[in-house]
Amino acid sequence: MTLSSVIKEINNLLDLTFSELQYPKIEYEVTEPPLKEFGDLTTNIAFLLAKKTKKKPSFIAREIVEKIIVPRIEFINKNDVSVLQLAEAHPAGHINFKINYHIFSKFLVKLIEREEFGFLNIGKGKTIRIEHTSVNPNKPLHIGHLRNIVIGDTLYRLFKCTNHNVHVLNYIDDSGVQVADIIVAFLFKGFESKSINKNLKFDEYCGEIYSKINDIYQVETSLINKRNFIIKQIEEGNNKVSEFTWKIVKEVLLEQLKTCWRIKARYDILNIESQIIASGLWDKTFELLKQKDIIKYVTDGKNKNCWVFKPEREEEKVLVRSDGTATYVAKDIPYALWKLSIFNDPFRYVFFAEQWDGTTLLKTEILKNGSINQIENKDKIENNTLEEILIQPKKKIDKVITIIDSRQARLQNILLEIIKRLDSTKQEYCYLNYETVALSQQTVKEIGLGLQNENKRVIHMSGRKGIYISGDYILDQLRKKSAKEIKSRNSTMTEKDIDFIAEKIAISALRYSLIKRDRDKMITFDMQEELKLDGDTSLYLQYSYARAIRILEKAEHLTIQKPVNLGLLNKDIEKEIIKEILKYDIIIEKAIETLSPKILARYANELAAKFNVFYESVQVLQVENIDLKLARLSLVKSFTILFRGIFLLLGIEVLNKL
RNA sequence: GGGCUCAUAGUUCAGUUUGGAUAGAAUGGCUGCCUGCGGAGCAGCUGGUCGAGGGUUCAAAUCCCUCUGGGCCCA
Repeated sequence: MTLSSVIKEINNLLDLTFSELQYPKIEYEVTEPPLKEFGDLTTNIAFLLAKKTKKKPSFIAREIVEKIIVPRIEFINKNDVSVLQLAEAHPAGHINFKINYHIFSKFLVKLIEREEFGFLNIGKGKTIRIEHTSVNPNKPLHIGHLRNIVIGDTLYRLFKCTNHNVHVLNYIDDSGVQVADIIVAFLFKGFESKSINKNLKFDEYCGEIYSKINDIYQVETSLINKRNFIIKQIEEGNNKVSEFTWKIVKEVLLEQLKTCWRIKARYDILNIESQIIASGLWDKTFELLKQKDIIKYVTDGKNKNCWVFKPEREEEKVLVRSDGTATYVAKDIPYALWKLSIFNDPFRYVFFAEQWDGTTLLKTEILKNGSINQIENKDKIENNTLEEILIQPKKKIDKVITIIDSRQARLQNILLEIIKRLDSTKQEYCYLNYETVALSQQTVKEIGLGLQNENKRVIHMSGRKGIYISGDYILDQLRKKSAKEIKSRNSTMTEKDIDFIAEKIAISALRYSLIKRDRDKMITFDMQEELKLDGDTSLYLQYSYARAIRILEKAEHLTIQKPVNLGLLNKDIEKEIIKEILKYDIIIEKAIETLSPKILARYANELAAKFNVFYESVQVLQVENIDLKLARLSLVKSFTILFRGIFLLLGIEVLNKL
């Protein structure tokens, strides 16, 4: 029982309006009013009916309150007690409700008894595939990549906790231009294929080479031919170049994954591009596209001898060039169809790495003739959530979400059109765009990324030009800053403890800062701003939590048992917290429905702010009345229980002390 | 030239999907509050013609149109 059940109760009452007062049936809302003076909940039903019937909203509101709601509440109160205490028609036309907190607060008891916040069965076991990260394995992850990861991983967590079966995918483009670039550098320009500087991670080292080789291309244009040769070798496979490339890719990938794991992201499957190419999925896809008449062969004009697709609102797009090679857009189609599980699965899944949470990361490998789809090295694989899907290759996938930055929105829409025409089932395939992360002029100067155009306020990152700020660098800076602060506050804490806590603060701060913003808005990353750990940050949440935990610790001798009289919590701020806590299911539902994890971050901040008001203005441990003390302790406890759940969803680390 | 997207307080942003009551935070500036449950906090003041103009509506930051200015994609 939560706030949503109260809303349902109001809905039941209001629905009587249509039958008893002869109004047309409409969709209305029951929400929280903008100001607390207006009560706990409000509805817009009178406005909407006014529009239909040309009566005044105030008249309808009064009518509904007097004829429908008040008699019912009074009736219920005669026999039992209603969770609704009062309904009022505001002259403007709003109908406002007041909750009976004596009843409502009892809902908290369940939260406390369970010791964890409720498992919401929104997904009902539906299977969802989320692809995120998908960074070219030739450079370190920068802050823009981390935005992608944090959005994807938080969504994963949201789906996971609401009874969805989730597969997290990471697409590894091991046969594209970017990887080929560094292979050219190793094979033809004499760069060492390992980092000489021990402090330089291999992905960072490759990032430097990637930028250098791109400078070399400018003066040595013949190198482009060598790159094309490399790409061809990788696509063909089973040769020295492809073997060498995989060795490099694997090493870079493992370093990149260390950064992902550092911020507590996890994956289920690595989808390797060269294997998708070799799997023959493209040929099948090509046939299907021809068969369903989705693509057309052009016999004259500028696209002569090409296979093209005509999007609804755009010029036709080449999918297969006149030389028979597939374009970038075309290459993505077989992968999309694999995600939807349209074809028989051509892969088996082999162990790639063990992850921080004890789960196994698998990678695709092509099935050899006659072998069946299976997981290799099963004994190594613990906690595997994928087994079921892998031995049932045609299992239905209900939803596929790809997290991708908005520069690719155009291509995505073309792909989406193609997929919609290919797949007639009701599966959902969607792209989730987010705006890029750019660097502030100030930060570019500080990091010493070279002289930039002074007129530009923001500078876009570019791996090719060597202009980026790595995720690890930011985390390290955050950790240093936090460690310093902790030290100044705790003279007795050991270096080891300080470092442990500082790392957790750093991870949480970065995740929160990336997730709380709207996906549609570009982030101008500024290092100095990022290092500020006051105000609307994860630390504020962690700090509030630590305060609550301290209270509970000091009251440990008092076990919260038996019937606690939560009705004693009658201060305004106490009621507000109860309502805020019991709203959590509405928030999670909305976050999932709109694929907006930021809603959760905003909620957490709101709740923490309320707790801090409570903390400053209401005594808990000093209270003489034992019943009141227990009631308040219960409130504090339910706050901590809910917050642990929210922390888990947001990937914020739980710290009892900081 | 075509398309997508953003514009709200000095600054960074919520609120726009689904129109509703006095447009909210944070930060900055100014001012209070620690022998009390952790001051990385709390309270107060300051600060906004919601980019501009028009339209729809009883009601527009929110919906529609035009324009301006940033960012991106394509040509």
